[in-house]
Amino acid sequence: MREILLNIYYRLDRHFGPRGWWPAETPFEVCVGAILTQNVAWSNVVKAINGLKEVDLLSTGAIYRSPSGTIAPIIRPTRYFNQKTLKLKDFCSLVVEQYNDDIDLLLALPAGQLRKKLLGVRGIGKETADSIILYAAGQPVFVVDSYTQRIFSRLGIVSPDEGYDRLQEFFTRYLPQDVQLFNQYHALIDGAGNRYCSATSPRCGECPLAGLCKYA
DNA sequence: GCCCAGGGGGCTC
DNA sequence: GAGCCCCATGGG
Repeated sequence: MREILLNIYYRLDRHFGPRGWWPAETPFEVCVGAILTQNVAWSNVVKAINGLKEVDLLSTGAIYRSPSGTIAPIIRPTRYFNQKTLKLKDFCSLVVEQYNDDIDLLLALPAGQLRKKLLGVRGIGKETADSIILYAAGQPVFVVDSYTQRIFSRLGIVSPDEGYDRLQEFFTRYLPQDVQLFNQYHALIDGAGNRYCSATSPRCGECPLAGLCKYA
């Protein structure tokens, strides 16, 4: 199975090249992006993050102190902006109140402890927590998303109704625990999911995995 | 005008 | 623990 998963990785890697994830200037910006990208296209997140930068609100302290009425209009392009405003403020509260406003202290926790802390924040679920651990903290956890589920079930490798935890265990069991590998693999899955393996109108003819895929 | 995109929480049973 | 609703913009 390890060879199969690495074969898929190499096919995608040759096709897409280095994806350079996560596109962010700081670990905190990764965290903000991970929350704002929930159920929305990344292009909308860019607008919101740029908007926060323009008014100098892209910091834990600033978001912590700013009223929701200031934040919400700026992140409006990311949809669910009222809920996401609360999510950002709750995350920043954790950093400010429990880690002396030093996000590096939080991100330095061992992955298991960090995950529990993050999952305790309203609005941070498994995928968002694992994205933060991998892309902001630089610790090797495999990030699962809906594309992972769709692509690998269409490949016939996992069951279509496999849950998050079981999918994560699967990749963790068979792949080397390597931050760079996990980083690029998730980014490649996203690329394939976005461009070729959509739910409603897949473009299997152009997909680099078509030769391996029962669905194609 | 219609469809849907890198989720998560809360509720019900 | 599965199923369902809520949230509520922008681009194709």
